[in-house]
Amino acid sequence: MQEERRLAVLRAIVEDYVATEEPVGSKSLVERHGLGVSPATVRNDMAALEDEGYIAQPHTSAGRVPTDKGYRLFVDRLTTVKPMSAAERRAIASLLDGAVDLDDVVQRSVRLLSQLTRQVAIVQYPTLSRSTVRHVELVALAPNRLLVVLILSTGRVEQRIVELAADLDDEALVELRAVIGQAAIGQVIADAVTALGALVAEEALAPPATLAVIDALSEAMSDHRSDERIAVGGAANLARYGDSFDSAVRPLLEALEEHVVLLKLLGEATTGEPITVRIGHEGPYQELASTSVVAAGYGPGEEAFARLGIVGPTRMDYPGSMAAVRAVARYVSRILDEA
Amino acid sequence: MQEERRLAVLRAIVEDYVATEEPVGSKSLVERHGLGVSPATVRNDMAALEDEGYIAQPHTSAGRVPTDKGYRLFVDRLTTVKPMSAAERRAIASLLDGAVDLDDVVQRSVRLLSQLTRQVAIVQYPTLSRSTVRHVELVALAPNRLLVVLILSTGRVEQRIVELAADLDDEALVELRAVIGQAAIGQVIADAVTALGALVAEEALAPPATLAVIDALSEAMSDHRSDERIAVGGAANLARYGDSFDSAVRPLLEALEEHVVLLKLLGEATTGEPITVRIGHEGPYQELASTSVVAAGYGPGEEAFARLGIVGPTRMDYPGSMAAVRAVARYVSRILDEA
DNA sequence: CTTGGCACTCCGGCGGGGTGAGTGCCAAGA
DNA sequence: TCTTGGCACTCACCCCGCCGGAGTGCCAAG
Repeated sequence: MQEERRLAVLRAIVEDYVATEEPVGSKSLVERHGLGVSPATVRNDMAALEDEGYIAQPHTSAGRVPTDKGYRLFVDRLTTVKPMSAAERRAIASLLDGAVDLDDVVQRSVRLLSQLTRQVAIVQYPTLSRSTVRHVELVALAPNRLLVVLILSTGRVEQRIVELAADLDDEALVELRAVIGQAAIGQVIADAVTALGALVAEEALAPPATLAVIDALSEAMSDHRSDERIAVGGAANLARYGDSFDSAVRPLLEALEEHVVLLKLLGEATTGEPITVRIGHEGPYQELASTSVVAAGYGPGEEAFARLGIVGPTRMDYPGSMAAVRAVARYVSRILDEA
Repeated sequence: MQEERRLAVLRAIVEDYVATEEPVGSKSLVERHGLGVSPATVRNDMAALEDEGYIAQPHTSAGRVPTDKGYRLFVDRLTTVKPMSAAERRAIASLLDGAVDLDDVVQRSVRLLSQLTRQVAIVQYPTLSRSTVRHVELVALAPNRLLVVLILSTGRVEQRIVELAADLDDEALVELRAVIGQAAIGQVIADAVTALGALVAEEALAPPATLAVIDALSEAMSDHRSDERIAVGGAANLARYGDSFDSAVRPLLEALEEHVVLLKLLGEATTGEPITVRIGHEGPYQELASTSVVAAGYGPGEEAFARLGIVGPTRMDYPGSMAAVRAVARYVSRILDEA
């Protein structure tokens, strides 16, 4: 009974604080939200909530502000992720459907996410490791120079230029292409790498020229850079923070350059929880203690190949952000399904 | 005589202001720089400089600050772009030499530039329009599905997936590849597009399946998105601005999202001036009136295919920035030459 | 043309009183 | 036992006036 009202008070505090960015007091609370009790009652509840650590006051005789623990309770128990409106879904669909290739999908997703949430958006490129080799193309740029193009099931294309020790004639090129294709196409990345390695071991290939090609391919496949590729957008939204420049904007700006940090923030791709929220100090970086992350995995089928999400101040619109992240993750997954 | 000293005073003011970020007064000027005259003399010079519009005071009884016009004079007549130190050049060379492909070159250049200048760096991807077609590859993903890969002389690779109305057998595919290659390879983009158009007109190709392929190729070649691709880095340096958040950081953050704006800031690629400096209001956007741009063209050979540069507050280290921009532009050009 | 002297201006920091939002506590009412 | 109105209290914040200091412009002398 009282317990229930207390939660209502917490919710009201969170909502008001997010909206106004100012500590919220008992009086304005009862005015704004139609809780049918007096300020004094609310004050008692607030004292209790403060004892339990859900809210805090910046200084005596100021209103209350949610703590990280308070936000946590809010998202865990007081939030229902409301579905996007039909109009919003149409907008998402139409924007993403226009994409021409994987790069474009990722770019558009970032823009979309940052616009929907008015926060900084992060989208990880689909991970290489689980995708399969769709095609390998060898193009002779010169007799001793080869362009190696690797096409993956996710639509990603990697290319490398290889300098050969000796010239390679057309015939040899055709054969090389066939042998490599035989070994790699259709395989999961990891298997393809071992299969190519085996080719070299068997000496099924004429060594001098081809070793370099296999090397380049293997390197392209296991290139860690690819796993770590990330698109970031909406940094302009940082300008809206206004206050809390030092506590939030500065460290976040620095983090945005460090893609490794961003990847860690997004967390690991799991099929479990559909959506992850990390609030303030819960994250691994204490410089980012006043920011939160809302992220979700995406990928074709049921698997989560990669992650996307947003970063913002702990004082953010969690229900809205969660809805947006979930919606975009779903649509991107669908598009990857079709491709 | 006096004229000379006045310029020395202006230079000193610019240097001090850039270093301290504070209006500079006559006394501290003579202390810091060894001009052999008294503060009073300097004051007279400053009054003259102010009359001519090179410096201004934020309010009475404050020190002087350079105006845009003052900075302009400074870079035009008082600056010699000092060459980078040998160590710096080695660092640049070693960082850029490790690049594996065009994308990587651009990414590394951005990071390098932002680190060298501690400003926001911008690198435009080499423009499509002047490059030539090196190779066209058609890959059958399914009987009615084709992956079209376009490889350009700059090392850029564009790919499109094409859905065909009718199935295409291997033989037809080989022929199609040959015909297209014949028409396009070695041509400048623009010529290739018209040549492909001619193919369609001549009906030299079996229509139904192949029209879509030609379309996709033409589209990929004239894709404006490619011309507008840009890499941005060093946004974290914005955090150092500290003051002047509203006047400089906010609009710049917003501009960073608008790649079209950034392109316009970089200016057009010309072979003339090796390096361009645009100071404050000289630029096309009045929101960016308190920022300056230092840019240069780069590209293989003598031609400037694209541009790169940095954006920062008008109060920036112009000689240093110009040196860094010039050095990076040169090294990138050299690398593109080799590729 | 340069220089020292001098009066003037005005930003910025400091201290003090008033205001108001908000609180905690208490005693009375449901 | 919970709710409610009343009441005294506490600070953050704002406004104001006061100063010190840096910097200036002007002038007369060298």
